[in-house]
Amino acid sequence: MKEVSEDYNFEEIEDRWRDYWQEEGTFRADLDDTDNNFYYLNMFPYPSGTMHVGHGRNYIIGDTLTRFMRMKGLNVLNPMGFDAFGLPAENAAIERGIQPEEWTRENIEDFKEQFRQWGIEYDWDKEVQTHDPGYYKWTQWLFLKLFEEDLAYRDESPVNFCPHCDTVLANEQVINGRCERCDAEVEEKQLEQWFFSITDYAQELLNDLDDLDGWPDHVKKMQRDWIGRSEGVEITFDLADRQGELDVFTTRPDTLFGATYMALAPEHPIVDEIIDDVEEESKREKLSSFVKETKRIDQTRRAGGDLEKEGVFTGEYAVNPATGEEIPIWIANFVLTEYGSGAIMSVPAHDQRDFDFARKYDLPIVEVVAPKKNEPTRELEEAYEEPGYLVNSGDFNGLGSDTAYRVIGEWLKEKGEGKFTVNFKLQDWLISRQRYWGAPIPMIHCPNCGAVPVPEEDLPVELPEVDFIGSKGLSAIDEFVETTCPRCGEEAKRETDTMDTFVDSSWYYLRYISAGNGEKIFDTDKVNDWLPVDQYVGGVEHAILHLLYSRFITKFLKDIDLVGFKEPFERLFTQGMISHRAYRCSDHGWIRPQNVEDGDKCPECGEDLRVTMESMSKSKKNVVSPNKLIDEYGADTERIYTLFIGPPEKDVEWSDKDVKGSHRFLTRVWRLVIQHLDLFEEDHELNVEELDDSEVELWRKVNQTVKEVTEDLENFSFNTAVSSVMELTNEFYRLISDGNTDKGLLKEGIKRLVLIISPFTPFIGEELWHRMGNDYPVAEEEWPGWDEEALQEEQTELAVQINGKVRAHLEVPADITDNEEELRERALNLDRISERVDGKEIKKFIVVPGNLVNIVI
RNA sequence: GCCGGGGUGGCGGAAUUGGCAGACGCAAGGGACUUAAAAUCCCUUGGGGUAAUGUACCCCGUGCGGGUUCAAGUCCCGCCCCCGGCACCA
Repeated sequence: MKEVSEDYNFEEIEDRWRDYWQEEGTFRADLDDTDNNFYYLNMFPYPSGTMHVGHGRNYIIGDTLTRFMRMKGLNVLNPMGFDAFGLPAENAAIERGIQPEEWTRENIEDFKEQFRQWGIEYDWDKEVQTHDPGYYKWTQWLFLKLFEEDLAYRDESPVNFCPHCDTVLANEQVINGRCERCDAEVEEKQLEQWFFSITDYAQELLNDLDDLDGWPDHVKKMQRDWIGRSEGVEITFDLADRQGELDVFTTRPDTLFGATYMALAPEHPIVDEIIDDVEEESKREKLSSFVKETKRIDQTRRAGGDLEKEGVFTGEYAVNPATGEEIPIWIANFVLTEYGSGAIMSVPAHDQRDFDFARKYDLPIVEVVAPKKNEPTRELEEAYEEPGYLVNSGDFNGLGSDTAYRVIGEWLKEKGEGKFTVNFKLQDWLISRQRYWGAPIPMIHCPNCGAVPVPEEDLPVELPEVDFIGSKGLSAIDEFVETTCPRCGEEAKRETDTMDTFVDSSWYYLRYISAGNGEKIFDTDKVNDWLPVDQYVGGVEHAILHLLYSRFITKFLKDIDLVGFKEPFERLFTQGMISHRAYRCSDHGWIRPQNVEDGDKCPECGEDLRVTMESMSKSKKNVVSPNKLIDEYGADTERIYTLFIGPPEKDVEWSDKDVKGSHRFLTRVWRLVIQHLDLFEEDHELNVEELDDSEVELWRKVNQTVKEVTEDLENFSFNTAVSSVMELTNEFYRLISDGNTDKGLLKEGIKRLVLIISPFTPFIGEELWHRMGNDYPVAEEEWPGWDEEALQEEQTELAVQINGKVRAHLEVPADITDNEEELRERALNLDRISERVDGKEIKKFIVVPGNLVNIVI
């Protein structure tokens, strides 16, 4: 052992290797080599501001795993890019009078530098940036393909409009119904906007979830709920006093005889007609003001919380097709326009909402489903929503509600007044944004030809450079708007909406395979070689939209034969967020944790602070900066602490104190290896036969640790993997303190320790690996295996229980741990056991091999 | 309200398929080294008790109350609390 010990100078070490891997090309994937290929993908970031340690989790996980997989011999593709379009860039540009492109470029540089600091290595040859014209050209091309297949269409839809700023607002710019910037009340405006028909794929998107075995159940569940399929019957109600009819969707056709009124959403098309026909002015006034008021509230309902059910009677009646009775038509604030037909039949006896409404406005409640056969309830105190038996339903009385569902459905179908149908909660995807910083929708509006697609050869429709970014997006830029129709050559106007950034990110994983290709969106053969993505990792906040849109686009591409698979992501892992202590003073707002003295008092006023765990964010002033941490402890410490902090799928709390422990551990590893470097200058063979007991023990621990770390990495159990390596390190120290340890064992053991720690802490791994005399990257070394034989123990300690309680321990040779007779004799021979058994009858003797025996008396 | 996930020492968290609860780390206390501090190393640390100054033993203990089992943090039934998603979807 060398007596001289060199300190763990992480700063110098990390600097030495920062560029090494890129220069060596260690993490570049050869796309033509399809043997053993593995596509690992982290969700790409939106490059805004600076990253904090919470952001690091996703990338540290990815870097650790891909370094491990590479050592396991896989040909790993691990690319990175930037989801670079979006509102924050535009806001920053407006504030500072610069181009969004400039702000974005700077942020991307910062992000890349941060990755470098962390030691996170990507194959930058395959980088994509969604705001690059070479990328959004193909986003636009994708739009044209969808348009060709009738999956992109234009329709009217409401937007948030601020009359003061004269501009359209995104949902997140509306705070409590007011404009985020000027505080003016936001209005609803109807605008022609573009949609993708994702609902055409609703059933497929739902069905194929069943095959995604590598996805977490809760994500699949969230997607199922979001798609929200429900089966039912569409029933036609004739209007009593005017032409026309009303269609409603119901999942309970069995309750049709109990439909005592109808309710319309304020947006239902017939509502305006009815109001126009009302002769009495005060009545007309009352109706239209209710409609107007409700529409306004609807927009801000989220903020307002629960809404009291309200409605007005229109004066019109419809005919219940089952009973022939005329039932009143109401307009009600709880009927949704976007679901079903925007009109419902109300069955107050069997739907709590309808019941509440009927009580409030004194509408009739007729029970048609009773819990027991032929036994109507005396008086309903609340809606009975369970199945039961029909009453008050003419010929159908006595049927069970499930049977009645079918029978009444068929009956309506024969009469031509209904049909079985399926409804989805999922809505078509509104992709129009009235913004500058996004991919322009490649359409031209011609007075003669209507909406005409931009010819493919004219793509990309580039964003015009402008000196000042107006708040109205592209529509204010005349040079952009004015064009000619590609079909008839007449003067025409360009579409000025840009695409939702979810469109950009719905296909980027395909583009990595053909980044920079100017001829094609991607090379289909290569994409089919590498995709579906083998492992996708990202935040659970994208569990619904991003993943659903990506699945939709993949299915579309499959249908037009551009890809050969119908799901983009084979396996998915969603990591939890990192939260941190946040302090809040009732007078002075959020306080930086660094400024809080002991006792949790406000540094300004001395009042008690409220302490909570919050996800890291600038506004809460609780972010932990990676750079400060790297200065103080090094990137390896941050990496291993991030992995050690807790199970990666769960939210965890960052603790500055605990970071020290991880750093202490790395120092111990450093010292252990440095002190034994001379072993690597000499020949030492490991000869297991020559080891003494405690050395055999250590050799077993080495093998056990390699096994555990390997298995833990395969299962995303980074926290337990790190603790195994810590245990092994402790074990080394324990043994060498006794001195004179077998040199072959130490050399081999330390080598394996360095290898298995290198994916977690690549800098220290690389440094030690080179100091051990190697001149190629540690990532190119093979991941060590383990020797099953070395794992076997000769002696095992068993617990001896009496009636389930541990009363003694027994040391036995490993080969008799399933020999009941032998174990019984030895166990009963123990003083502590024989005292207790003491002649009592042994009712049972249970052996759990290698673990314990249980004597039941 | 509905649907997920969770509740384990002072703290973060371990615990194959039901098989010795508390691995690993932090914090705390004690000791060694040092002129001193830092760093490092060693020991103790779920609660309570009996016995003791030596290594022992007993009882209780994984949110609460029941149950199944030789054996329950793990399975079943009924509650309570926390976190996340959806939120009038007819």
